Amino acid sequence: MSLRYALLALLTAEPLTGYDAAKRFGASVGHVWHAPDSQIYPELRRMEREGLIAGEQVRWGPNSTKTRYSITDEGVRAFRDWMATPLDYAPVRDAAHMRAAYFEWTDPDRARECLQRHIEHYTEQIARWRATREAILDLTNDTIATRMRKFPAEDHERIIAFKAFAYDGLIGRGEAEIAWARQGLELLDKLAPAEE
Amino acid sequence: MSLRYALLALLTAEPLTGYDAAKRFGASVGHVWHAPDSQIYPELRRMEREGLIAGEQVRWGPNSTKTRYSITDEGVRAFRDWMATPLDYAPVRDAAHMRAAYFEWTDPDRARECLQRHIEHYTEQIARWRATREAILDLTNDTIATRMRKFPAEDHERIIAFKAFAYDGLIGRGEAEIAWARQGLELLDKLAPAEE
DNA sequence: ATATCCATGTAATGCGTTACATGATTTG
DNA sequence: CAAATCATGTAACGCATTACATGGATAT
Repeated sequence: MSLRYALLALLTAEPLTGYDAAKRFGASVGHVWHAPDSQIYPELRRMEREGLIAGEQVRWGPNSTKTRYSITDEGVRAFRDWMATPLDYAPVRDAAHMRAAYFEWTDPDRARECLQRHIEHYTEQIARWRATREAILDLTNDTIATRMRKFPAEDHERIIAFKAFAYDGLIGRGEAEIAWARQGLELLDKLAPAEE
Repeated sequence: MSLRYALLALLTAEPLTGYDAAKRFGASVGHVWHAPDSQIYPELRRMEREGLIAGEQVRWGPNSTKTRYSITDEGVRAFRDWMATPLDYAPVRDAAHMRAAYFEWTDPDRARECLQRHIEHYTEQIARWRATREAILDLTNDTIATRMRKFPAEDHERIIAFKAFAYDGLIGRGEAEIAWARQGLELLDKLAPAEE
């Protein structure tokens, strides 16, 4: 259900075609709510059917058109309603921690490898999150730049601060994951010192 | 697919009926990989069909039986194989951070409430994780106590250390979430000081 | 002209959630 | 004997993943 609200969030900045939405997604709200293109197109059509967004055909080349979706008043209302509704938390499903709990079932080197990959994974993610965070703060991110044009100057600070805050959370969590994995590497060294 | 390995992990400690597995689940591996009972029963049957576990009928009361599942050698092999396979990381899907990124679409009090609930949620989770962690360390947790009986004494330290380590990760992450939410509350105060 | 975007999907499958459903056994 | 627990599900639905599929437009 959240994909829908992620798309509404995106469309509060500007009207987009399915293709643009799918592309923008990856560089903005997709960082917190991933979805593949093949999920985005049908969801947009469903949202149109339900009146949350309106599609209009716009020319694309000489013989073709594409559909541009704009959020409707009803869509804005739905989005605000969702924003005001308490979240329910998805139950934990975390393969990395599950595996760590059973490291006795593999050899220490595999366990180390697993933790090293964990560190790499989050290091990469953090780099991406930091880059996006910076692009938001200096307005080189397209989505946020367009959004700013639509909202009065006195709102800009808050809008940007909230986006940066969200990325701070992702980064902080990523750092916690890395710290944990390092602790795990130490534990493995303590339990079975690397042989030479 | 991980539910399967979560169940195998559980059954490496001892044979269990579906009912017991479902109950044990919540107090152990379910902390890292949640699943409702209605998913566990059919998965156990599938795993039996595929030879990873073996079900035997055991008497239950005068007129009835129940099925007790034990892990097979093939099941142990499958579990070890999984343990040695690199994980792939599930894409982020995080409604709380998504919402925080769009706090300008609700009023500050709703935003505060959202963050406060975030703090409460993780505070509760952390309490649960800490309690389980303690129960593992002092062997009052049933699953771990039984597991210990099955493994030689020299393995006990590692086995327990890995379980505690996994919970440390959950706790650390939870603490990061709480720290983030507190930062958010401060941000909201800074942007729109509480009126009196 | 050819490669690369841009545009838009479908189909199959699997995983997960929710709600419902039932009966036997043990415990107090 | 009533309540709680043990035991085992089914059915419907929706969300997500993966792979496949196609054709027009634009840039070099």
